[in-house]
Amino acid sequence: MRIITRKEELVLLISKEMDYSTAYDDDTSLDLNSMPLRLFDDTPMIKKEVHSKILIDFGRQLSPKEESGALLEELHRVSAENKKLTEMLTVMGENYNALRSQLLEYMSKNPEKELSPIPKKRKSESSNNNTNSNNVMNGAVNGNSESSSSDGESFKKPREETIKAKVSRIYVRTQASDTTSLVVKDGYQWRKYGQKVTRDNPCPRAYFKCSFAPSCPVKKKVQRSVEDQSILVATYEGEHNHPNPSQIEATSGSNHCVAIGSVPCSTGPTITLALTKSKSSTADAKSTKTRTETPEVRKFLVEQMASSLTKDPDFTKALAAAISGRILQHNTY
DNA sequence: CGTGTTTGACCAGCGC
DNA sequence: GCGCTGGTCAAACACG
Repeated sequence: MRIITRKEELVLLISKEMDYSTAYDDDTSLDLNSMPLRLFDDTPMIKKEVHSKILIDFGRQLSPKEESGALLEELHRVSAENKKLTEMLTVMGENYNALRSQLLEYMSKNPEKELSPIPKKRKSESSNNNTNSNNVMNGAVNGNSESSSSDGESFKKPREETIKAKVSRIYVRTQASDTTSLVVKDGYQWRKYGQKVTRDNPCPRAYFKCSFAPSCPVKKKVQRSVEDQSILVATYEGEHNHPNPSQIEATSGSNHCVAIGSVPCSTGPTITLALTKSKSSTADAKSTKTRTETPEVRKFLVEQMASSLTKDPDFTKALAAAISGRILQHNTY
């Protein structure tokens, strides 16, 4: 039995990490579109830990035996964690599938019912309600769900705008205690221009216009659900003629379309974040001006980019070539 | 003082 | 035509 060299250990560790990445992506087939709550805190930490371990170990001189022992231990630990996480993700995936099938079953049984009943008196609205029934609760934004189903709208000039205006509805769960705020933080800037108590719902409905661009025609209505007042129902009308303000800052260079609960995001998958979480739900309307780009969002974006890189075969090859080059170079000394 | 929110008044569509 | 309802306007107000 020969002693594994320091560099070989490093290659093993890195390849193990690659395995981890692919296991993370392949074994679970989790759809980002439908899994709004990413685990920000769990998985990246382990990667970080491994990286830091490598860096720290490089910093000091160890005897070969000591080194290989420590690295083997590390290797075992990482593979154990890898296994554990894979199992967790499998379980989560199963739970998710179960929930989704339950939801679909419910929707098929109650095609007429909605979480938040829409007044059926108005012709233009009532005829379109059913197309919204596949919207998902709890902030799982169906960003451009209605884009194909010429969802009508009860604007003043019915027919022309009925075809043009895109309407999408999202459901956002807020803190149960916070039943007064009608703020849905989606990264855009909104100006409230009216509030009205409607007939079917004792909770007032708030009317917002997009104030980021003066010419932006998008309007938003926010009202609490009758059945569950911790759920905000936000209805978006129209399309933004400008990018998401938070998206400009957050995703320059990324080809992932990270729309934080925004309405139309036609170029790719919509990744949805929990819009109101913990204390943030108490933020007033002014807080929508200060971008919803939290450290978690930044971290998530970095993870996405890192994941894209590790999945890129060219990048992997280049990395392998660089490492083997370094090893060969080192061995010639 | 500028900006955003609140709130009562007004308007238009719809059903009877 | 009338009343009800949802949507919008704009003056008043609050806040930094």
